[in-house]
Amino acid sequence: MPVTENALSEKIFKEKPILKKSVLKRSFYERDTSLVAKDLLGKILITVSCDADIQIKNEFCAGMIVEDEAYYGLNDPASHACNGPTPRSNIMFETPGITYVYFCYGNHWLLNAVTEKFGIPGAVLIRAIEPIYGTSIMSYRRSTNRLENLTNGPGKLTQAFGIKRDFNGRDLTDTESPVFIIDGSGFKNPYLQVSKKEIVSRPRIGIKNGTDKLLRFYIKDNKFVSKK
DNA sequence: ACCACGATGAACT
DNA sequence: GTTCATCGTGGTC
Repeated sequence: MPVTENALSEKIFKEKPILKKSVLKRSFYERDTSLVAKDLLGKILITVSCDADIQIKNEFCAGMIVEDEAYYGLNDPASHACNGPTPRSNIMFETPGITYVYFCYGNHWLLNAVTEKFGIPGAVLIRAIEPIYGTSIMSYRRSTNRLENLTNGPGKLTQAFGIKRDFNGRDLTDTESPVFIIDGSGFKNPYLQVSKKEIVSRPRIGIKNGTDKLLRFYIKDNKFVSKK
């Protein structure tokens, strides 16, 4: 199934009222982190580039979230908040619905959505996305034309979507934000309707501790999931 | 001040 | 399957 750079895309960018109606509200994020993680599958992430360089200013990228992981606080040994707040993990205790973007392995920026009530740490790591719009920009940023290789990993998708340090602490519930998430159902995109999301739950990956619980979620059989 | 390591990805064999 | 580049963070001294 080819990517749908189609009428949906035009609506996303030109019909601001629809955008504002479709954007996920703060109450969506102010819940148990695993519930938020499961409900984020099938939702649409949108970024607006603010790259200082080159010709990709004010360009949109959009894609469907197909894989993510839940991270909690004190009782979660894999969480950055497991020892309480630090300069880095402070933001996990903050207002739900904002981003937590951090630098990993010396190369990569990873995108999280902050969850739970203010003061309770929690975040959902966005691990994989299925591109919907902006693939030429994604290809440019990723230095590859292979569609399946653009956004099938947490570090890959941030590179493709232009998410870096300055995307930390941004409001995902604001359509004027450089990054926000909408419920795509309002766009009546047949392609998205086809993906009746069957959610698979597995242990989180890439961590040593905290693999006992099933906190990784992905859409069954979606080819953009980072690893089966 | 020091240092081990990581919510990864790419390039290998 | 393997190795390794890369550097911010946080724990320890």
